[in-house]
Amino acid sequence: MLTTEDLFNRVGIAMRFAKDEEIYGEGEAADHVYRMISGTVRTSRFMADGRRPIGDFYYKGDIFGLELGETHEMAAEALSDCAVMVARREAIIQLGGEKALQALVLESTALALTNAREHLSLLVRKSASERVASFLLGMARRGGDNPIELVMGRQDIADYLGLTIETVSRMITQLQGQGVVRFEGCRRFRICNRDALLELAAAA
Amino acid sequence: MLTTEDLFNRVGIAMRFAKDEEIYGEGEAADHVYRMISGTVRTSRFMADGRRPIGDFYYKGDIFGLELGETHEMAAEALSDCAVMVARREAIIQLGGEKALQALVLESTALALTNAREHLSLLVRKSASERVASFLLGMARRGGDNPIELVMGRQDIADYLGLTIETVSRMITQLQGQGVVRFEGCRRFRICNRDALLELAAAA
DNA sequence: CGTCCCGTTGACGTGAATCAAGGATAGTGG
DNA sequence: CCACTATCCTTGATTCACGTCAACGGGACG
Repeated sequence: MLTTEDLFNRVGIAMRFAKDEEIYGEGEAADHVYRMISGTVRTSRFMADGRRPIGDFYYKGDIFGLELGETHEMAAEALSDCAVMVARREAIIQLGGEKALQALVLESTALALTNAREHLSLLVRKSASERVASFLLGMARRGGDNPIELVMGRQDIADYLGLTIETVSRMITQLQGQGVVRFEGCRRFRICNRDALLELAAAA
Repeated sequence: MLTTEDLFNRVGIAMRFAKDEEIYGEGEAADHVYRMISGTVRTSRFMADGRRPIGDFYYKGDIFGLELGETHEMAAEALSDCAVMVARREAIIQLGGEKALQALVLESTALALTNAREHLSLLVRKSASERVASFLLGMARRGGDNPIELVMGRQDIADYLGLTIETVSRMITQLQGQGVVRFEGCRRFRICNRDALLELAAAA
C-alpha cells in the first residue's frame, strides 16, 4: 500500500504560493487535494457581518482541501510563502483506486475532527487568558523548541480564539508580566515556565 | 452492500437504558458501537474545574461510540429512557469485513465532523441570544413540527452553548417577550415566528 | 524622513457571569 | 389526595471580563 506521501509524489505536482495568496476560494469546485510541504496555510470564511471564522491552520505534512461535498466550504490562503503538492482526485483514483482515495478521505476527515474538537474545547474553555495560553502551547507543540515563531498575525489568532486583537494583545502582555513567556518582537516567543503555562491552559 | 441499519440488525443486540443511566464511561475500552433506536443520548466529559464540555446529542438513527482510538474520549449517558442497538466491532468485521467497519467509521466520523463544525460556528457566533436562537432552531429541525419537546435540561443546554443556565433562561424569556417562541412548561415550546427566529440566529 | 501597517495601551461601556432569592414542578411518603 | 421535599427553572442585583473606541508606538519600506 502506498503511503499518502508516495501518492502525492507520484501523481501530484509541486506548487508554490506567495504569502497572502489565495489557494482556492470559498464555493469553488473541490477537485484537487493538497499536501503541505513547507509554510503555513489558513482556511477561513467571510461572513456577512464581518466575523471571520477560521477553520484551521495547516502545517508541513498536513492534507487539506479534501471536502466531503463537491465544493470548498472555506477559502484557503497562504499565511507565509509555502510549497504544496497538488493532486487531482481523479489522478489519485487512477493510481491507487477508490480505496486509496477513501483512505485519504478518512485520514483527512479524522484529522479535521481531531482539530475541530481541540478547537471546540478551546472556545468552551471560557477565559481569554486560558485560550491564549492554550493557543501558545499548541504552537509550541508544533513549532518544536524555543524560540517559537508565530506565523499568523494577531487578527488571525483573535479570529481563531473568538476574541478581539486587543484582548489577545493584553493577554500576551499579561502572560509576559507573569514571567511565563517572553516575546522577542511580536511574532517570536520563548516559553519561560512551561508548568505555569500548562497550569494556565488548564485541562486538555 | 449492507446498510448500516442491516448491519446492526444482524449482529447487534437491542438494549434499553433508563434516563440518567450511563452507557459507557470516559476512558473505557471502545469495543462496542451503538445505534440509536429511540430516545436521546448525550456525550460529555467531566473536567477538573467542574466545567463539562458536551460532545454531542444523539437521536434516532445516529451512530455513536465509535472512536478513532482505543478508548472512549467522552462518557455517554441516556438523557431519556432509550433503546439502542449494540454491536461489537469484531462482529461487524466478521459479518461485513474490514470494509464495512471502515465505511461505518467514515460515516460516523463525517457526521461528527459536520456536527463539530456546526457547534463551532455556534460558539464563535458570539451573542448569547444568537446561540440560544440557533439551538432552538436546531431542535426544531430534528424534532419535527410544533410543538417541540426539549429532552435536555437547562444545564445541558448551557454547557452545550458555553453559557450559564441563568443566561439561557433569560434569553428564552427574552425570545418569548419578542413573541418569537412560546414555551408551554419549560421543556416544550412552539415557534411562533420562524422568520424572526432565523433572523436572530443569523448566518449558517 | 515620512507613511503605512500592525501591535500595544488606556479609558470606558456592556453583556454575560456570579451571587442570591424566589417560584414551579415532579417525585415521595403519609 | 395532599403535604413535603428535592430539583429545576426563573428573576433580580451586582460584579467583572471582554469588547469598543481612541490614541500612541514601532518596525518595514519607499
